[in-house]
Amino acid sequence: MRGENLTLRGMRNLLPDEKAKLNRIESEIRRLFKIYGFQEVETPTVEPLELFELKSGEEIRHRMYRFTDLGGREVVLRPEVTASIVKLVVQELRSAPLPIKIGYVLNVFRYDEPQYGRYREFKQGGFEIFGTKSPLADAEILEISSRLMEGLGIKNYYIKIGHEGILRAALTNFSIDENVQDRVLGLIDKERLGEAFEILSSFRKGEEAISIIRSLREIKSKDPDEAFRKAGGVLKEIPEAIEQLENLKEIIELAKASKVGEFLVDMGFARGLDYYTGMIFEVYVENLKIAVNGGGRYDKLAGLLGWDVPAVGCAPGIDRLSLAMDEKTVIRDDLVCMIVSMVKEGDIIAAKLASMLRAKGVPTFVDYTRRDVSKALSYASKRNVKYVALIGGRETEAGTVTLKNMETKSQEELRVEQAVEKLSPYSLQRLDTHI
RNA sequence: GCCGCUGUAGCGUAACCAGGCAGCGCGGUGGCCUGUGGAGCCACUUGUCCGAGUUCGAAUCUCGGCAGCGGCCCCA
Repeated sequence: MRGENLTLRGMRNLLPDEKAKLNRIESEIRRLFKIYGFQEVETPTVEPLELFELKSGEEIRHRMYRFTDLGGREVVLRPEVTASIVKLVVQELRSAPLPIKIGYVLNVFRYDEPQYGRYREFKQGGFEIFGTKSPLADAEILEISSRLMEGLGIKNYYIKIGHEGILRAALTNFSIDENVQDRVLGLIDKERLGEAFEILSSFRKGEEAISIIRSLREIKSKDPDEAFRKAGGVLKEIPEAIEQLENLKEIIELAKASKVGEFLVDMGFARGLDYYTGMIFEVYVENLKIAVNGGGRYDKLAGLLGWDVPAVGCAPGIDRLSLAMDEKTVIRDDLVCMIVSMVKEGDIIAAKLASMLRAKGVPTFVDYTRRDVSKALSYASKRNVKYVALIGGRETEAGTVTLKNMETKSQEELRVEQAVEKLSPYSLQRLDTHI
């Protein structure tokens, strides 16, 4: 048994540099939880199969990690988090004051073929707002998505936005029921228009529906006003669809007022999850062909689980944001001080100094090896240590330490208390107050 | 699920096309050099992804598997 096949396909070991970057993204998401009033929760990794059979969509359903547990239950590793969050809200938060704002940062599992930016286990953040149909909530989700990109230093992003309510209202107008809508919208999402239209054409008013869908699909614009003008023309005979169109227009106006970044309005846009009922969006970065964040409004999902409460939310992909992010924006958590005791008698001073520095919150590392000074310095250099405290025979007698600045290569002999004083500005607590 | 490219020490690579002793760099460990040579020197460390085939002989050619990367589909 050697190491080679012990990591499963699509799974990853996250090494220190990559993990630091992911942590940076997670803290940005958690910062937004606080700023926007979301409360973070955690749901089970393993869930009953039924939970995702409800409305997750065919695509996700057959890519689930699914098995029978020892108790004979059909279970899955969660392929997405929204259904679990809805279950949590419905089961546990019925008496909470509305709106309920819930956040999470959790791993999910999908048995896809691994490729660029796609793994079988990955991590999503999430923002979900329950209990309001107000377009202000939709706009807030877009605003958060925008602030997240900016907070991570990602500049060239745009938000592809559409509205399942418009498409559904149009289909409903031609007497096409909801199950068929799910299938047709799923096919449209996959660009399998032939199959979608074939299904529609078996309905009495199918040809009219196809013609409307065709026209809507052609409306794609970075100028929202233009998109609305065209869509208004296409849908003028269908008041219910116009109503949905107005909703999207209002959301975008509110989002613009909150300085949300560039939009690409796409009237034919549909998403693979069946539960969306209104505004839907995905966030893209120039030069990166995959979505880094996606979400939308799902007003009927909670109802299926027993509490009819509207909702809107989004799920940024932590790993994909990492791909879009500049390495330089990550602050490496380097060691501040390495203590090298060169003689046994120095160990007492080393232990004392280490303890005092750590009590101040200064990241400190004691070299246990009693190796050559030059080897110790070499190690310190590779670990990006800022200061090395050397304690040899001289220092032990004088009760001092030699503190060497690794960047400037200068050094000075200080009493232990002075050394602690000098390094205390590097305290982690202090750094936190600056962030 | 389908398609393409790739697989040589812990990592990065050479030799592969045109079959003939697997080499180099980095790292790691130990040692030497009187406490700062963040170095150097010496030694050690470790490999042709797995399996079959062709051949006197395979890292090299063929087939299959697995894996990595990427593409389709879909998404985060």
